[in-house]
Amino acid sequence: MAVSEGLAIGALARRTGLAVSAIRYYEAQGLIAPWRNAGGQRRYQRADIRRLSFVMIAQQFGLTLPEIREVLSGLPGKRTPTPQDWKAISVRLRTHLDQRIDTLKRLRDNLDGCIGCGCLSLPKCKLYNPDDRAKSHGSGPRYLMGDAPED
Amino acid sequence: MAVSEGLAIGALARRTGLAVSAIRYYEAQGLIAPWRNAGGQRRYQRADIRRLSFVMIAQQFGLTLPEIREVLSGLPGKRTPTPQDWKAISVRLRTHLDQRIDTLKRLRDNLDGCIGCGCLSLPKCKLYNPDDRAKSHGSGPRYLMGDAPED
DNA sequence: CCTTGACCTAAAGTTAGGTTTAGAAATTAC
DNA sequence: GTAATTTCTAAACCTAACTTTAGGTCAAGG
Repeated sequence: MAVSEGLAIGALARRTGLAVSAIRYYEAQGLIAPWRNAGGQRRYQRADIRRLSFVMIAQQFGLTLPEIREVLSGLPGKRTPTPQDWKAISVRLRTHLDQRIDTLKRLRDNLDGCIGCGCLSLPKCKLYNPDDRAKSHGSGPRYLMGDAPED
Repeated sequence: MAVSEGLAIGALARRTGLAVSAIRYYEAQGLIAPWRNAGGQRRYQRADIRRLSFVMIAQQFGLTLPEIREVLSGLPGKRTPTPQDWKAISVRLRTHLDQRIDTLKRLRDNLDGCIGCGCLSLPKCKLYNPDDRAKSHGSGPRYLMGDAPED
């Protein structure tokens, strides 16, 4: 097997620790774009190991796959990404992470404020601030606190 | 309508901002336990407004429903929870939150270390530490980094 | 009394992020 | 040259956290 033929999906899976099915799924989500060999099988560049590694790291940071795709769009399309390229998107990732940490800290501060006041069900409690409501995990609409009457 | 008859599910929904279907779902998950009136309809205590509010707040903090049920088990079963009771479980919630913040901070530090070194795909990179891999959102096994060869 | 709105249950649908399965074709190993 | 691996596609299945739907019952107002 010649060096320049690229990696088969199984090899990429072994190199990244991902399941083969996950790699195919990521392709369907637009996170990675292999080419096909004569027999129709997927072939990957060595740089794709790094790419998928980045995906895994970004997931730990809580980014969704669409968000990761967005961040990855900062990479050069044609040429193999350089360390500089990776550094640039790592910085973008750090921005996401910083925001997440700030949000959680703000929630913590609000909680601290509420521990003493026992206002848990009052609309005025900062914990009900819709801005803080993470459109977190799970689907479907999450209803926000309406204008509840007294109590 | 007499004061002591309790709240109907629609009233509770309006007071909390939750959907009626969500409240029923929480009951199925053991997060709240209404009684039934003569006609078989659910009736809630006023303290349940606070209880559901707590559920919503805990969700913002990233707790799963089973985790929230666990935290809520710290509340007295029979008597109406006092501000002290709420304070106690708020402290438990804060512990969860602190852990999450610490984990994210640790990830951020690792990222900072990696931005410079460009090691993104190296097994030695701290970002691959399995301990840091949040068993995050989404189901099914997440394969961890195996012992990948060089590169 | 009767209509309208709120409520009931059970089951199916939804989204994210994948995995599993089934049957067929390509590769690799011997 | 054949057997054993891999890979292929498409579709179904999985979990969490809900919503929607369907068909029927309860409660409140006039």
